[in-house]
Amino acid sequence: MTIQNRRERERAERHQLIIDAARELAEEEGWDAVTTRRLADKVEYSQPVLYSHFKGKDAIVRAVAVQGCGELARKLRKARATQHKSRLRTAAEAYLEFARERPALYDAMFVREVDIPWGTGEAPQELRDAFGELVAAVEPVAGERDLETLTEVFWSSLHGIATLTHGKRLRPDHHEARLGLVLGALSLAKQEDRP
Amino acid sequence: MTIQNRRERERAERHQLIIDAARELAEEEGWDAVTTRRLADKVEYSQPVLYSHFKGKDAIVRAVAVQGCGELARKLRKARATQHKSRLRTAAEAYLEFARERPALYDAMFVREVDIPWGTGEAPQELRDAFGELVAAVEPVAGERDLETLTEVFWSSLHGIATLTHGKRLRPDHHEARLGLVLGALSLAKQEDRP
DNA sequence: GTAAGAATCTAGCACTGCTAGCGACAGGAG
DNA sequence: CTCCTGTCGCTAGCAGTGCTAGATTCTTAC
Repeated sequence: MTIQNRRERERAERHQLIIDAARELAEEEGWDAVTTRRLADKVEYSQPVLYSHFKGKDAIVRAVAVQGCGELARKLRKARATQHKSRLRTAAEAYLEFARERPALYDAMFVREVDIPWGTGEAPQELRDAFGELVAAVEPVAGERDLETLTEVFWSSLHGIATLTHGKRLRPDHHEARLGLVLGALSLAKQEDRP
Repeated sequence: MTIQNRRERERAERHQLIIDAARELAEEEGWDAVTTRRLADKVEYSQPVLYSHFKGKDAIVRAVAVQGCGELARKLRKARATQHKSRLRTAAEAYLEFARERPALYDAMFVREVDIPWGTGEAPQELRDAFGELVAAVEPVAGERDLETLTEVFWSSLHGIATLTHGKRLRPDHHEARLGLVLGALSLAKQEDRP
């Protein structure tokens, strides 16, 4: 009983160890550097051990992505708690900061093909939490527009800015100007009308 | 002289043949299926021939991406010529249709890391053309907002919608509703105020 | 016809994700 | 304490990747 418990606990710890190692490696050198061999090296086990925890490399990336969603949700919640500006701006800045500071994590979550059941399905709780935070940010400006749809639009705009910026496809300055235009447009021109 | 010309012409044809083959392979089976061996097979040459035309696989993808930009620019220009609705909506629908119908091409252009000098530098003409078409679409609704920055915001929104939709991260229906919200928001609420 | 040169291919390297099958070790039974 | 048994992790290997050195074939010019 106890001995069985200890084993399961150790297994769970190693499971998390693998996820953390994959994430660190990705953040330090990009996902291309995350090979099963290097990952096995980092956790000081042989490659087959990885496959006793995850079905394949994709599953490891998926686990990293899900945990990343949880982290994003926490960051957005914290930002909302200590907000100074409008809810919408607070969330937008926190979201974009997350994407800028953790590009590899963001990549796994929202760019790479990681067949997580997002829309229906159901999506993992971490993702629902993150989306819920965005909904809360959009709610004050929604007016009579559909809240969930407007949140998807808000999210899409942020995602577009985040990925195009990261790919160096937008002018590096003008970041603040773009953000201002997005917020102004989505706010029904009620706020941010003039600088 | 003539014989030299013939050789150069044949070389150029083969150059284009490789690009077309890569693009076809990608559109049929995704970029993962585009390996140097399969590509060489498809053009009926051996792998080293590829490397006599391109520095590496990345350069081939880059070439496909640049030509894709030209195609997008043409599609947007044609849409503008035969427009029925507002310029903004016309361009948005054409852009999103392009992304939906040619996902692999879109991927190479705007998602994959393909160090093309986008912002400064200068970017290839095809890309400038495409961006120019977006500018033309945004111009009627810009008002006193900075045209280029607003176009970047417009592009980001479309790009966000395109990629999140393709990754199945948005609700499959509601597409039209999202588009309406984006256009309404960017149009300063002058148009599309009410359905 | 033959030599010079360019164009192309064969074969191989170091790497990838993944797995079959062996060996060592731990736990329980006598 | 010894032996058996089953789990666990490892070594070694497969088929595939991008890329390239060197041999080979083919074309051209004399």
